[in-house]
Amino acid sequence: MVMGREELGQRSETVRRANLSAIVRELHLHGPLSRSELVARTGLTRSAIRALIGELVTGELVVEEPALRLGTPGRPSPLVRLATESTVVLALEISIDSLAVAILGAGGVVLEHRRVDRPRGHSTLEEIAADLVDLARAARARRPLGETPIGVGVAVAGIVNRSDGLVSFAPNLGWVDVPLGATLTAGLALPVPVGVANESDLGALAELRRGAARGADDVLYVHGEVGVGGGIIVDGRPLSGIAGYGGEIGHMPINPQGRPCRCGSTGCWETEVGERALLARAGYPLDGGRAAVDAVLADAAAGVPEALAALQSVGRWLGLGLAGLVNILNPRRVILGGLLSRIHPFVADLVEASLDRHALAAPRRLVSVVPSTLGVDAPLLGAAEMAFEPLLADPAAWLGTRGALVQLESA
Amino acid sequence: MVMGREELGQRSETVRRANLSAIVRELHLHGPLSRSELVARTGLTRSAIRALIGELVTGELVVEEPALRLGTPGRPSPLVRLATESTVVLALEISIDSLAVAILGAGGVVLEHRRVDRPRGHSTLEEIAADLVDLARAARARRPLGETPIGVGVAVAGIVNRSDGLVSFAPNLGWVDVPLGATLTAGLALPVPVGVANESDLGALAELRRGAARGADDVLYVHGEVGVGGGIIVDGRPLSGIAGYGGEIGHMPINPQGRPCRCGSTGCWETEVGERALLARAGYPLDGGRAAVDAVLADAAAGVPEALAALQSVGRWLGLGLAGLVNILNPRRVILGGLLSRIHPFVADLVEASLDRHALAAPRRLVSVVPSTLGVDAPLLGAAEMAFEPLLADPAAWLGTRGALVQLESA
DNA sequence: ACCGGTTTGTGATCCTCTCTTGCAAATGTC
DNA sequence: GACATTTGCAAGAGAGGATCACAAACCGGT
Repeated sequence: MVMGREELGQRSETVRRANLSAIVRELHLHGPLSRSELVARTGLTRSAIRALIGELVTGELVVEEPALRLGTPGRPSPLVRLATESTVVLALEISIDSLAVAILGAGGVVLEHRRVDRPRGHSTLEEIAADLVDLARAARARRPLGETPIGVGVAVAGIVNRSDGLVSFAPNLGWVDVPLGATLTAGLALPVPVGVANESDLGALAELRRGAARGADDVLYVHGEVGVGGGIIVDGRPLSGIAGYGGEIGHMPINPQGRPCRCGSTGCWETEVGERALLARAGYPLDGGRAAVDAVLADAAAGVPEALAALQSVGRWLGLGLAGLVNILNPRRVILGGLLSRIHPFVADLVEASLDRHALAAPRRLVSVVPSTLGVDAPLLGAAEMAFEPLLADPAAWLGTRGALVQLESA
Repeated sequence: MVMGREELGQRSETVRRANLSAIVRELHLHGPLSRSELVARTGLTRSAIRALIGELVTGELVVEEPALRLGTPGRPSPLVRLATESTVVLALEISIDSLAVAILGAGGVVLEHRRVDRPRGHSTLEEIAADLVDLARAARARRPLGETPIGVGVAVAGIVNRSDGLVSFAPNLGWVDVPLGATLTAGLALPVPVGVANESDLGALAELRRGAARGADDVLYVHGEVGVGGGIIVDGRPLSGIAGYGGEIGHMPINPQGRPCRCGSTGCWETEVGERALLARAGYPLDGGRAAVDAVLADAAAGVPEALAALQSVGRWLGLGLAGLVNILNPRRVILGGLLSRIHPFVADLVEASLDRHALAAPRRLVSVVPSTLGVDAPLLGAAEMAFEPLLADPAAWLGTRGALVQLESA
């Protein structure tokens, strides 16, 4: 994600880039807009918008369509739309239970999507990478010949260094210091950068742009399966930390009397609110996987006391940990994803009560806890958003290259 | 702190403002620079720098001085310096044991400074505000007649809403929902905004700009006295949260079997690493204050077992909590301030060992824990930095007004 | 003391980009 | 069908930085 500190010296060209970026970003986030709506949203003049749109149109990033009839007086304003079909990204996901691939067009339109189950347990980098490359090839085969994505985003259930795509630790896969980014770059053989990031960080990004966190600037996304990860949005920007390792809220110590964690520590949050904690308390085998979780939830819906008690325990620990995070981050919204979104209906009241008790009054009043709206695909969609980011940040850099690509194709 | 999202539409004027801001900010952070150094740092051309400096000089924000002899070949470049003596801010601090006032000139030069002891315990808003107003008046009396600060910053040991300066909760003072900002604005009767923020948040800002966190973009500042507060810097920007309540790390739950906290919750971090925890374990009265803390540290230096054991306990809990925060935030540096900087020599090894055990390997490798270099004055200096921020963000806005002020004075 | 090399300030001119302004085009309403 | 409203369009103005040629100030060596 190219979101570094802006260079100090600004030139007039900077203004043009920033304005192009603003237009493309608005179209990406809000869908097609009329020229006049763009004028209103950006604050630019009609003339400026006209010139900028013109440039984007000749650069084939954007198309203009006849205005739709609105029934309002005045001359109708043509609709500006991103060239969804010709500007695409490739998104990949390595989750605990599945692998997924998607191709999305500008504006966030899903053009291809496939998710395949994966047996739990350890896998080698080579196996996973080969499967992902196959999935990507198959997805691309269903698209027009010669289509090349402008970027690739990969979500992985593990701790990732964003700068080099090295997976430092992924207990679900049994990975330590595995060069996922480099391997996928070689395997995909695409002439574009491959960005790798943590699934929770990307889930947060997706929920921010397309899901339950829309419109909020300060967000905490909590993704729970066996492990618990977090994606933190501060002031509209992802908190990645110094190397992209930020957001590992599953490993904040919360119970010194607790169980050992896969990370080597003891009493981490995920040992109390992760899948294994739920299954253990409900009397199911720890490695029961999704089937066992489904059973617990079904039991709870049917009123089985053990299942309800297990959910209540998870709910209490969930609320306790969220209280701490709310105190630390003062977010507007907390989004529960993965397993946590499924148990949310059962534990919502407990969580709220726990926040009342354990969070400071001031930040507590301002926060709301809601389940994910994107569900299992949140990290995959976030990977796509990450891949779009360079385009959104500086569309001007793409105006030249696309012409070159078109020339190459026609030659 | 005016650091919101930039407006979408950019104009050419924006460029000029940004460039003026870059120059003033560089001068504020790095001290006087030659024109040619400014050219190198900003990437602007000599001509652009010349024009911008010229504008700042006529606006009396900056002065040019003859170049210093460097012994290097080439024409010497005149030194550009902020008009320290004529561009000042007023900084105030309400700490648990003291009140403080300072007047700082642009560039961070301390022109006036006074700290007075304050008896611990509850005080009314009126008492504190009156004392601060008196301190400010006395400090201003020692400055040239007619000098008016361009801003006022207030650091307070409590949870503050930044937008209105309402102190939501300050257990040290016995305050709940106290309108500190409005009262000080009225009491000081200055025609400039009064910004109020949490002392830890401001301590972090000061350490970032002038202290141990210099050069780091991701920082956690932990300020411990009776309470424990935190200031978080993400990507070079303070994490304030939706209303400025962020950073309350003292109230993250860490020990469900722990003691009740002043906030109403139980087992908060500050109940294990705050002053009372240290005193209780060392066998000193809980309300012994600074004298008792001094005694514990003296005992420890002399090898008294109880004191050493107390410090070790605090060190272990400190390391445990820091491990969680390192996992969440992935900072480059952790700065220990207040009481924690004093105990750091005694617990450094324990803290490092605790991080090794409880923090994830990847973020743990990248972080270093160091004591504050600004000491007790960090929050006060941070308040000054906050008051300078509008000037740094948009110096152009001051170029007009200063002329007006000068006219007023000469009339 | 002088001369060349180097670095920097200065001023004129050009280029880029947005804003302003006047006008034409397209729609709805009376 | 006249009128108001909204929008697109085109030309000119204004702002601001980049470029370039030249002068000024310093160093070092002869």
